[in-house]
Amino acid sequence: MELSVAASTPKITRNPQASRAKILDAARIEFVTHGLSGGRVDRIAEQSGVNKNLIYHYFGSKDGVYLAVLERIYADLRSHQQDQDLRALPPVEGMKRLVSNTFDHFVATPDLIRLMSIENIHYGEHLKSSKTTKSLYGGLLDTIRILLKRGQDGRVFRADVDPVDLYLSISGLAYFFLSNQHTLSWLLDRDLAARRRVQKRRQHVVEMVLGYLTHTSPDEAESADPKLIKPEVGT
Amino acid sequence: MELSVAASTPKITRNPQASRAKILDAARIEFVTHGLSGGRVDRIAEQSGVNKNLIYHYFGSKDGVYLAVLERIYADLRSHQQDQDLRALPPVEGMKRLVSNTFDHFVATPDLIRLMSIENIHYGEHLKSSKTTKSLYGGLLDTIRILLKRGQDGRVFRADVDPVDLYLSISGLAYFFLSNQHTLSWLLDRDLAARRRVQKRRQHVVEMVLGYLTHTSPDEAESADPKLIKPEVGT
Amino acid sequence: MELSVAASTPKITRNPQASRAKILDAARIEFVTHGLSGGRVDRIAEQSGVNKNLIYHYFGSKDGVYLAVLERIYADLRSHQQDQDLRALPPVEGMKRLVSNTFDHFVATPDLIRLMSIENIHYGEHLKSSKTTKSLYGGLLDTIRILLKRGQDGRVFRADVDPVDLYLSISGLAYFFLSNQHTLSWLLDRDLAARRRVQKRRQHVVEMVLGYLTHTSPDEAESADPKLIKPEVGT
Amino acid sequence: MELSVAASTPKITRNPQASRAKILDAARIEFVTHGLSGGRVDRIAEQSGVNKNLIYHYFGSKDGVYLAVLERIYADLRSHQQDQDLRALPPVEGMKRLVSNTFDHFVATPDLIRLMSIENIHYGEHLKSSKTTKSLYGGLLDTIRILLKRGQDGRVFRADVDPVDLYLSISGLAYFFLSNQHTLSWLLDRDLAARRRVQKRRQHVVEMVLGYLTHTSPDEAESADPKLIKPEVGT
DNA sequence: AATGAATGAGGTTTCATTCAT
DNA sequence: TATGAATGAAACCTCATTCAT
Repeated sequence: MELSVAASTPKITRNPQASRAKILDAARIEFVTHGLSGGRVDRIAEQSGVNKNLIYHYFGSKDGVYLAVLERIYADLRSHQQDQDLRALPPVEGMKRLVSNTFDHFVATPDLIRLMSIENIHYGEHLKSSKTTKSLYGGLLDTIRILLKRGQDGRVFRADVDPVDLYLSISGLAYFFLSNQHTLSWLLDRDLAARRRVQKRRQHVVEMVLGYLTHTSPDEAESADPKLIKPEVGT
Repeated sequence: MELSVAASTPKITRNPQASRAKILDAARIEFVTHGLSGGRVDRIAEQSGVNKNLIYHYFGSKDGVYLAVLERIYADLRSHQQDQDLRALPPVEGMKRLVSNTFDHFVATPDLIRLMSIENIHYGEHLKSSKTTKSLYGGLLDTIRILLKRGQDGRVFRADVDPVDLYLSISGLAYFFLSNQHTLSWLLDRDLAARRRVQKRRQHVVEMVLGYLTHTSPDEAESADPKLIKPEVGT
Repeated sequence: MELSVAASTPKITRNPQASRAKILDAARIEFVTHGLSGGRVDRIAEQSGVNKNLIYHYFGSKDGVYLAVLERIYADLRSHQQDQDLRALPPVEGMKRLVSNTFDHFVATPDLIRLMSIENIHYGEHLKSSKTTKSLYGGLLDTIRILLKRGQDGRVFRADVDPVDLYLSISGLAYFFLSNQHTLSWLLDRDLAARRRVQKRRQHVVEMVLGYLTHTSPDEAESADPKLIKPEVGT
Repeated sequence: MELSVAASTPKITRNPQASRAKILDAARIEFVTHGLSGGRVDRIAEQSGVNKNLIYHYFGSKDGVYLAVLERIYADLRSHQQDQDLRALPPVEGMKRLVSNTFDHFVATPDLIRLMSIENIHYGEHLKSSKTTKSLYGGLLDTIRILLKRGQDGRVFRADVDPVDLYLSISGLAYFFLSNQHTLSWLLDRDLAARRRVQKRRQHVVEMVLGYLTHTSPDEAESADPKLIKPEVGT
């Protein structure tokens, strides 16, 4: 049938762009599901419907495919944090948005969480060889610094905030309960993936970060014992 | 030590306890370094100096060795959290200790962080098959609840704290910067493993958690917009 | 044939049909010689000249290869029994042919005997999982029934013959001295494989089966003691 | 408990005879169930409850245990055939008994059938190395010859009967449907192990053998067509 | 007589990758 | 660009056997 033109090459897509995309989609699922060491080139070929050799043609090696998957998911993350847009917002609002965006993107993209974990299991060595990813993070700390500065100038944020620590906390509060949900759900006897619990946690995280930022820092306060964090409230 | 006379045959131990231990030590290093899928039984045999078959004799399978490693590291974690001892402390002090202990144990035991990540990459399915681990977590939330209650009764802790969320935050704040240090160090251009930074982060985490706990909750405060966490500062 | 120009690389076939066939041929020899448990995939690979992995590629597992071998040898057996063609013959002639064909095929195909034994040592579980073999036996009992009926109608065959028992006897008489020839030759001090003896046995088997069929059954005869089978014929 | 005398050697049988017997019993089950190649020394040790090393102490090797099992089952067979006792019986009665005894012993001892098959799969090479078994078969053919002779002298048995062929037929008719019952039951859609069917087959086998023996041989009869075996008896 | 600990060779199977077209 | 066939190295695991007591 349908062989009028050329019967030579049957059922071939002949669309390099599409083939690449199909490979990447299948590879993402594969690596996300099984990890890097556990991921199988055979399954990627089977699931993507392309010939196994094409994978090598386009990506050179299993690690090559993995890196391509990794680069794409990091690019997606950064594009969703949209931190450039936040710089102009009122500092509290901007910071809230940064926290929520990060949290929401983590929740919406379980693949990202898993790939980040997987990459760190492998000491981040693939990411370090990426030529595209690092630059994506250039502006992030700047955004945080700008928001912090404006909030501190307006006396709504405490003074002694380290932007790196702040970012690690924003991410960590959202990351951990997702990355480790399988062990934690079992050990704590809670379904951490339940929608209601996720919503509650979202609020908790925002409160914690914003609470921290808007809290008088212990150093500023006239606390006798700087190690004892006292409730300054309601005074 | 006890080799004074003749160190003739150093190979065969003929001591099952010692052999098991050597296997477990080597296995821990192997799985921590390479993950579960990437870990090699051959290397465990080689590194532990025992015959490969002995590994199967004692642990049945690669997964069996892995589970044994996992169970031990979780047991160590719980024993270091010593949460039973904390229940009697003044609530702020007890909570501080819980945070520090968790943080310090994470920092001191990089293997734990990695094994937790690895196990979650595998959907926690090995841990779920463990007969010993879950019970270890029995008292943890109770300890948190007890400390919280006493702190709330004494009006030093805010009212609306969910113990699960609190535990997730305590752990997440310490976990993420360690578990993802390889990618983060590179992306943020900071050596997150540097001793000084770790010390700073320790303080940051304690502040954040205690600050949250001792902060007036937005519900209690007469905030007009409960979603907007306002600066109580400067009063 | 097509090697006129250059027989440069004789190793790689790049012909799946041929590779499969080479594997099956080697596997048949291997399993026939060593049994299923004793058969070695390594030897099959070596003898067939293909890469070991190709065996798994085509047949999935050692058991898979074994089943393929088994299915083929059963198909050959049935095709040689040609029982459909026998239905039209005069009943005595047809039955004689069925016996001889079975006997001759057993003698000509020692592999068949051994594989049947091997499969029964394994409780026939592989054959039961075959989707192709059972149907082959559909018509066999019918052929026997048809020949029996016509012989009985023509009063040349006795009346009370069970077709299953008849088939078991036809096969058993030919099977046992072949399947157990090694122990029997030694215990009885006879070379059961000797050509002359096989010819004699062939005649014996035909005589026994046809004698049984053409004999007046004890029930029909007015034997005083039905347990004592006497030649009461000719009355 | 019970340690008054010597607490040194716990739960040891200290009964070589009993240990040997336990090993042999377990080994018989093991080899019968899994074949020789499929049989596992570990399982024999486990099932017999003796230390694995004792097996090697008593029998030297896996093959050694197997041979011991084989020798015993052959000895049992010969003792049940009791052919010495049959020589004095009336020839028809004696022959009938030989057939029935053989059939009944095969039916009652499935292990025997399986071990015979297994040994032949291995070309009977273990049996050939047995120093005890061959002599057991010394008298068997003699018994058959004696009965035959007396039957022929009394004109109740046909003249041209080969004792070896007769024995092969007696055994083969009983052996095949048992040895191959798993494949045959499935292929023929009959439960060959059903009690009723076995009883029917017993009668069939006796009839077939005795019918053959008491039948006028084709050579003796003045049959027009020597190929057509007709009941010309009683003339 | 009997044991528990340990071994080495080899078994089946897997997997990333390359060849030839 | 794309393919089906084929490979070699190494993975996990098994098993008969021996060591030291």
